[in-house]
Amino acid sequence: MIKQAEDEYVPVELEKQVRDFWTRAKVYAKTVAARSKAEDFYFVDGPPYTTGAIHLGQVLNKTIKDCVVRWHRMRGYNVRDQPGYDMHGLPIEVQVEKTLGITNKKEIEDFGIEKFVNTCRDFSLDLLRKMNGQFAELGVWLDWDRPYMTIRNEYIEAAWWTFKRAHERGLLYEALRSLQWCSRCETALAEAEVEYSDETDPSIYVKFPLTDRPDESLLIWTTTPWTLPANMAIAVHPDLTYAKVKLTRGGKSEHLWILESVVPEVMALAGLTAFEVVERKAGKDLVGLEYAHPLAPKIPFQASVKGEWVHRVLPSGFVEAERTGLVHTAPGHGPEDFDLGQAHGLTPFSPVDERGRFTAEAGDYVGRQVREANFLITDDLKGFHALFVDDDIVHSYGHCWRCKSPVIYRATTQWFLKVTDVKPKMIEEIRRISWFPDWAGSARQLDWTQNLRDWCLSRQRYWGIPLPIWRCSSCRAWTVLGSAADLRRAKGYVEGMDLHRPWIDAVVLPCSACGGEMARIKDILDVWFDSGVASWASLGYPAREDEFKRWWPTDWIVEGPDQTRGWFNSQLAAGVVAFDRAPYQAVLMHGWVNGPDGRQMHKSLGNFIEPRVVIDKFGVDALRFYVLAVNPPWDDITFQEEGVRTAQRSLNILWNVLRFATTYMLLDRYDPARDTLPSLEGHLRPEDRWLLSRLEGLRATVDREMQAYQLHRAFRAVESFVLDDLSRWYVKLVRERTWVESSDRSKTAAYAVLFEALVTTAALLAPAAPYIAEAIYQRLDGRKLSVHMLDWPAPFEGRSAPGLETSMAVVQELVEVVAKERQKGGRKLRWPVRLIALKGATEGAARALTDLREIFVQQANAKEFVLLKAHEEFPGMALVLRPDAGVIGKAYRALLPKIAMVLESRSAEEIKKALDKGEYKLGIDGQIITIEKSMVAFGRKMPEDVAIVPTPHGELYVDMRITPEIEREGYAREIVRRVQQMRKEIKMDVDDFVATTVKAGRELAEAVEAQKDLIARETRSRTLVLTDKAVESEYVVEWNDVEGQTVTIGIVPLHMAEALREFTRIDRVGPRQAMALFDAGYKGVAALRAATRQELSAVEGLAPADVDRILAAAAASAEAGLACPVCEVPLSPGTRRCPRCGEPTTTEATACPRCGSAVGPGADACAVCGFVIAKEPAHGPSRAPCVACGEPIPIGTDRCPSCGAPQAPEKATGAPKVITPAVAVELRPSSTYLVKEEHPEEAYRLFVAALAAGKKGLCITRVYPQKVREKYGLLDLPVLWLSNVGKEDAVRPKDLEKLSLSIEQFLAREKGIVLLDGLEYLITNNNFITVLRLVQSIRDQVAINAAILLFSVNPSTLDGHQLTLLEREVDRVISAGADRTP
RNA sequence: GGGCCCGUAGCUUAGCCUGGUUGGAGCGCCCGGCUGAUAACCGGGAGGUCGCCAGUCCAAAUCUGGCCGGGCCCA
Repeated sequence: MIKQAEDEYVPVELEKQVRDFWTRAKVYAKTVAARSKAEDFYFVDGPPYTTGAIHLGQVLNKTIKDCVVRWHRMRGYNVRDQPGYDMHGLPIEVQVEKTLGITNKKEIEDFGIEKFVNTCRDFSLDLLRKMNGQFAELGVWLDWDRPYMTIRNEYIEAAWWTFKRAHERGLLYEALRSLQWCSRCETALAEAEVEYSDETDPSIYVKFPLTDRPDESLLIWTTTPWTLPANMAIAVHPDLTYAKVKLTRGGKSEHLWILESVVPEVMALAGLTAFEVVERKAGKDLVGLEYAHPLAPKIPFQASVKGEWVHRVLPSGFVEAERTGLVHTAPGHGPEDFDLGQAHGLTPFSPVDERGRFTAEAGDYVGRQVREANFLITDDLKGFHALFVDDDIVHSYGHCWRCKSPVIYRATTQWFLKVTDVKPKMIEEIRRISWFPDWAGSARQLDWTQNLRDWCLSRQRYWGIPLPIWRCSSCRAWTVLGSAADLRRAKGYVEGMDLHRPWIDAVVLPCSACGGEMARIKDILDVWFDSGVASWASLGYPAREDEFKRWWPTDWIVEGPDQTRGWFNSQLAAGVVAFDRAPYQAVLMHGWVNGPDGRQMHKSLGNFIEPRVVIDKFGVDALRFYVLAVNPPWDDITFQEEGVRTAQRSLNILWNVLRFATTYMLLDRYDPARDTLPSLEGHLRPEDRWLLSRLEGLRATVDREMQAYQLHRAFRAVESFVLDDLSRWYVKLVRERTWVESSDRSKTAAYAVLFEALVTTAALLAPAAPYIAEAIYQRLDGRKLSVHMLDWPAPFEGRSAPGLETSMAVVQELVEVVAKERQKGGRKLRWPVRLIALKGATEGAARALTDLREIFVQQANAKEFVLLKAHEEFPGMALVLRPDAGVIGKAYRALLPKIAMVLESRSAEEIKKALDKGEYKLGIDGQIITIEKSMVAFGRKMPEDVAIVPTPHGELYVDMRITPEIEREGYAREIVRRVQQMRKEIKMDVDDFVATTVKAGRELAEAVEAQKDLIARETRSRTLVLTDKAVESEYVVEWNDVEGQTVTIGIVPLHMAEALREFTRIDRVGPRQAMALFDAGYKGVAALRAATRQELSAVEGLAPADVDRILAAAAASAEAGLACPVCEVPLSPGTRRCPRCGEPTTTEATACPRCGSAVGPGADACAVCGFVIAKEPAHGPSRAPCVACGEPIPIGTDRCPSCGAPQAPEKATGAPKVITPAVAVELRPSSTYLVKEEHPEEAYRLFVAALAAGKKGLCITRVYPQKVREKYGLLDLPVLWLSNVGKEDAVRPKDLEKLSLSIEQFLAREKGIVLLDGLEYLITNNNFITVLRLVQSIRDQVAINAAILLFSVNPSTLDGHQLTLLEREVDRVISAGADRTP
């Protein structure tokens, strides 16, 4: 069932309409249900963290997900599409803390953990709701009503179960380790939670004096002076060579030990030139040397600590040959230091508390924040003469992933997962899985995994999955629980209780070892563990085994590159721990969406783009299409708004094709169910077969690319099919066919092809741009409830025609060559060329031009085309005549020069024709001269207007000489074009008729006379009158640009279309009968109802049988058809439930004012005729609804072009009232004035007067601003200067947007008066329509803001037609001179 | 320092795997055309050291090595 496509693609409105339809008809649920019996496909949404607002990266993420999920559905899979949210963890806690004004854990405990956790839950749920809405708006079809949430008990139990699995496999242990710690969040952090960014830190070189050797010191380097209080040893590489450097400063000398290779570098840093290497030793020979801790006087611990290796030089293979080659070792503040310390029995001294402050063990530094203490320590070192170099360094330093505080290393006791044990299996799994692109796995994920250490799972926080470990308070035995069921016998457990802290903390287990009481240890799980279990936790495993068996493992996941260390990793580890395999089969890794400058988007960088803003401008489809097509999915996108605009433009072209198709299909009542392609097989023309072949290729391409997740290639292919094949070629080729009046199988075949192409395109586009795809499908087919329920277009080899495609490509290339030659030769396409020839064509080209000759001739607009053999002459060669001086001279003597001149100036063809019959006569000096055959010779030469172009297909001749016939046709087409434009300007229906009057000069008039039929047919003129008097018509335009001549055209719309359409809807009433009825005075079916049989029988050309049918149909039409209020499909009367969407129908329907069909409540447009039923006029104030039929018509039209009703004077602003300035003009607020004057004097006078009366003014002019200010004594006057000079206050004539914006800002702010002097200049430099549009928009702003606008225009610089259009847009026209009136 | 990705016109990019006519598009710019899908659209033109340097080869944007620049991740 074809429906008219709206005449403009307005994405935001269209998408709303589609979204409403999806909601009303419950399309998503039905689409899912339709595949419920199909093969399962398990997709898991990588849970985004609940932050509340989505960014463009998530737009890309969810778009890819949605695209692939929709595609799989169309391919016939039952896709599990549950979205999920990561809701635990620090991000929420940090946000809640900020909201509550809390800064540390003590304050949380004071506030109450219960209240705190409850707030976290509310927070995360609220954010989830917000994000759900935003994702849904992107057209993402996931199961938004049932997302998995990491905070549910079921989910927590799945995590517990997994944790217990780890325990059972012996992969869990508790240990003291030096770990990254956030002192703001007061918790340990895992590797994946540390973000690196640049930080400025001290870079100091410190001397550690050797105890047994006076004047000798070890020199170390550090960027963390605060770790020096915990220094326990110094490491050297045993195999590197160290040097003792002797320095002399201020008369004193000392010795420093450093790596030999860095001596010059380090000495330079200290600014020393006087130094000398006095001794060299291998690192291993330094081992065991003892030093005195330089800060020992400040730190009692350091003064008293004892041990075999304390304050001694240690060997370590990890020491690198850089800086000083001696490494300060603090086992309490670094993982490598810790390991080294363990090996040598050093205490991991870590005198820093949870909040990053020195403890009492740090002696004098107690209570200081460690990073703040850096300066103090440096100063102290200086005081002890231990500071060698004091410098700064900018380096990348770890920060807490959420609160961004710099992390520190602290030695604490934590729970670990022994990843190192399962690492080989993880690597094996990475190799087994399919990665897109391949390197995401084979290189990136592998690299990450190879470098993994054991995973610290415990966190000292509140909002997360509690660690299911209970420990006995007396015997220290501990146990791990795998489910809530294990708690049944515990004290304080209540069935169904919330498993979060603090409630779970109160649950106490009896100790099976000693009978004491076991309490849960207070830690919670790292949130990455939450995400790791998603693939089975979201299935409800282990509680629901059947679901797990049915779906697991995941078929496909997609996330960004950050998930290499995040979700890809956590799932892999958890999966291997729990099931000895990765939980996913295939992974697509997508890229980042960066800002327009190529850098990551940051609010602080000013390159942040809100998805909302882009969507409001271009719509969801354009944004989705852009992110999918601009790059391969795995490349980073440099986001360019321009790209989205271009995507929208492409979709708009697709929409235009749809509009073209539906317009004519509706006029011809094309029924796709009846007129199918197979039934029209015999009527297909070459171009039809060509398009079907291209379509076939497209299907294959899209399918192939989608399979490889080359989404960009898939959708680029769709785009180029739409633009190049469908719009730029096929539509051009079939235009003439669709314009055929009568019913014609070939025309119907074109419709069937268009239908096939558009429906297929909609299906192929559906995964990427779901809204427009749906809209297209609904307007064309709609046999299924939704385009998303269609099966993925299957390849249909039978339609492939490679030979034809090759031939068509030849034709396209040659048409292009001809067009190029036309351009060079200054021949418009509208003017036919006389002859085109292809000489020495290749075999392929000859075949192409034989098979597709008509297409070539038509598209090249040639009168004739010939193929020439390589040796054949171009037939358009001009005949040239050479007078034979000898023969002529003999006969006419002295007259010879004159005769020769005359002969050469005349047409050689004419002379030859005459001579062939006998002789040719001419008169010279009163004598009749007879020319005989013997007096002249004829030759041939290439005429000037013939272009010769070598092409790969042969030599192409384009004969652009103008013959009288071509001239007549060219002129006729010029007239046709202008009538068409006029019809359009007054918004006539395409199928309506006009009465046309033309006044033209002799030459043009002759052409019109000769081509009268053509003109009348093309313009649907029932009458075409040539006149030499003034043209009086409803709409008259004087055109003075017709090849330098002037033509006046008048048209009168006959307003027949509506009635003819209604009449021909009656069975067996054709255009002829319909016309007869109209001529007899019946203007619609309503009028027929009132007619008697007798009256109708009197209508000429109607048979009695016709009369019967007409009467019956008129009577039946009173009962308008019903449409389903939900999915808008037409219903037969009495239907209680819609057969298409299955929703109950309601009776509350209104009748469409145009076609009378029922329109459901809430529907914006009539389902049958497409008539827009909007509360406000759908278009800007340049159009207003007709008083009778409601059709939006141009303001100023005095009769409605649709229904013909005259418009009431107050409605129709009509012809603007013309005021002559003899009387004082009073400028009214909210009004726009056009001042017609030779020089802009009156306009300035009015403007200045308004300023004098207290109005604020803005002057826009071509005149140099200072001149204007001086002339009128308005030195403060704001002036916008229209100029090509690039100055700040100058507006370039092409910067209309900038100009418009400036004016709008002024109007909104000041509500004053604007003078625009220089419209002509804007028009010269722009497309007129663009300027007109600007005028309209400013005028509307004026109206809204109660401001005033003056345009000063010199009428003689515009053509009359432009002036008329301008005049229509204003409230009043002020005519300053008596030169012209509209 | 290590791993990976990227570098092609003013901007966004295709082509690179599998070497082979003259390196394609889109946007922007300049010039033209079209006129019942047209406030739309179409064409033409200008614009390229294919990051740089070597190597392999008859032949390199493409393969190899090195370097430079940008990004991500890790140290």
